[in-house]
Amino acid sequence: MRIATWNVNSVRQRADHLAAWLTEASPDICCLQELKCTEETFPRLEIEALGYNIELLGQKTFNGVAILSKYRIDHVTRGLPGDESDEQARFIEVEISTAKGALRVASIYAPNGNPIGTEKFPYKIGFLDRLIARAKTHLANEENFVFAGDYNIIPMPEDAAIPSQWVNDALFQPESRAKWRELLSLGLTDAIRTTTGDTNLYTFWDYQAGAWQKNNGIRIDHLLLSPNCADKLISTAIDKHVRGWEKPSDHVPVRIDVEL
DNA sequence: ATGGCGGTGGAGCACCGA
Repeated sequence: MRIATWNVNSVRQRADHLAAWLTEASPDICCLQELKCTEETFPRLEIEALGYNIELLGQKTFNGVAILSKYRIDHVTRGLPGDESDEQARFIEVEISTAKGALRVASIYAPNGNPIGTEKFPYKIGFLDRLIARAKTHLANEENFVFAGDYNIIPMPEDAAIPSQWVNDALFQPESRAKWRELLSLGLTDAIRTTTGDTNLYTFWDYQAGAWQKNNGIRIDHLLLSPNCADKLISTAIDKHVRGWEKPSDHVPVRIDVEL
């Protein structure tokens, strides 16, 4: 089974890219972030025509997450539990049935958190705490799960081309990175890091200042695997070439193959 | 780099992202 995540930065602007990439990579499950649209304006027909079932949590203008699945979707959780006042569309989780049992997949768009010193940063940390709580629940239930998405965390200095550029940024704050380590300490596996020793692996390049041309990127889109899923991991890939397409998203797809 | 680009809403330019 192939599972992917991609922050598309407006699914309507990126509908053609999405269709082209789904056709070439053919993921069984694809998590999308930053839809920047509601259910009503989501390009549902084009994606359904490629053989996908779709569940999404939309929002006008900002955020928005979706999961596309070639498998039937048995159950959906919209919104990350733990804060009734959170109205931002940043989390959706589905349950599907595979030949080897049930699998949960979440599409996550963690808050950016900038600028530090505003309410945005504690919102980011609070969101990550709620994500940790959900992972704990799933682990206690011995669920197979994949938490995929834009975490807005640069885990380590080697995950940035120029780490010094990020020291005052929410993505690279010690508190943000500590939440990442907390997720790993629960027993989750960073799919990319566990399958390669390469360090110049990035998933985001800013639109500004020629970041793409200089390969000045950061790795912030991640797939975290439960222990039972990590045991079945076969391979991983970052589809970097998509960043070179005409009018691209600033993020590229990341994908894994698991024996499920 | 104090935000250089790109998307949204809505018809200016403010707000957001990372």
